[in-house]
Amino acid sequence: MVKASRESKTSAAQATARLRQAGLRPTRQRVELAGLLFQSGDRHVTAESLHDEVSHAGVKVSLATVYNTLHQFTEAGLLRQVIVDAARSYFDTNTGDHQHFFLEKEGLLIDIPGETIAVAGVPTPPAGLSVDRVDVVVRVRRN
Amino acid sequence: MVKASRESKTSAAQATARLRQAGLRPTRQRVELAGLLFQSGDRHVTAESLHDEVSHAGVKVSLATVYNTLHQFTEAGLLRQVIVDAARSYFDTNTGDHQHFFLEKEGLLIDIPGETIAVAGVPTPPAGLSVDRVDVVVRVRRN
DNA sequence: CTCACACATTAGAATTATTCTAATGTGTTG
DNA sequence: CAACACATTAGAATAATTCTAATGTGTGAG
Ligand SMILES: [Mn+2]
Ligand SMILES: [Mn+2]
Ligand SMILES: [Zn+2]
Ligand SMILES: [Zn+2]
Repeated sequence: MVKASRESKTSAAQATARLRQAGLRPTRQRVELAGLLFQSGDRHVTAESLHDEVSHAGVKVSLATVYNTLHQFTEAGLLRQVIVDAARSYFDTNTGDHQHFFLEKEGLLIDIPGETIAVAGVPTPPAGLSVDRVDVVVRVRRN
Repeated sequence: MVKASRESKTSAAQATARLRQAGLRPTRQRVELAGLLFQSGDRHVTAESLHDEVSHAGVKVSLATVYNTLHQFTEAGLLRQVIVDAARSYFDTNTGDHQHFFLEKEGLLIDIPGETIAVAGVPTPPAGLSVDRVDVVVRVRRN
């Protein structure tokens, strides 16, 4: 009891601190979403999956707010957007340098740690352009 | 005159041959679209850009047919879909192994030949999965 | 060469993810 | 405890894409 309550206080407190550091007001909705996103390890969510999750947890947050929040968190550097599917946008709690396996059929993203894959030979971009990032997506399928 | 007419005959004939080989009926619309797509070198198009192009060339093809055709060509292995933008699907006439620069702001894709970039250290996928392809996108921006 | 018919095209409606609008609510600061 | 800037929300709007169901056409059999 003591431990559980200390843990959930810590989670909300951590979320609140993280939001303040990012210059975002710790509203009920943002604290709830940040709690779900950053409590456990690295996660990959879509707006809908996160909305379902927060709803099933009994918390009332509109889908518009989930979209707003995901984009605000992304701008604040707390999340990163991953583009692997033409139909859905994924958001990743792991903002560090890393790559992904993507299982298209099931919409599943799996992290590949940043040091694992080496990309050599990236050419100098055409004049006037500079490299922003290099994304590697390993598309996989069930055997 | 002779040369021009021979060239355009050749282009239509080539398109027709290519379509037959792929098991697709060479309809007026498919021949026109194949002509635009495969006549010149490697190209990256969206459904809308191709529809605009074919329309401005004075040919009447519906947007639905452009979508149908792009997907049929892709299934037939004449095109390959490139996923780099959450908002639009790109189709690539270069179906060989190669990678891309992507200029998000302008929706511009630039080929990087297949031998240029080396990706090392791709881990074995989780059990039950096998690698379908490895995509590298070099996201660039204007200086 | 013609006809039948499987296949293709099309307009417009439908779908789906996402964004916008504009009204209402709330965290923060003094 | 205001005041107000910022946030949330329902529902409408948007935009890419797909679907529907009616019409057109390429082609192989005869
Ligand atoms: Mn998005
Ligand atoms: Mn869409
Ligand atoms: Zn990740
Ligand atoms: Zn290409």
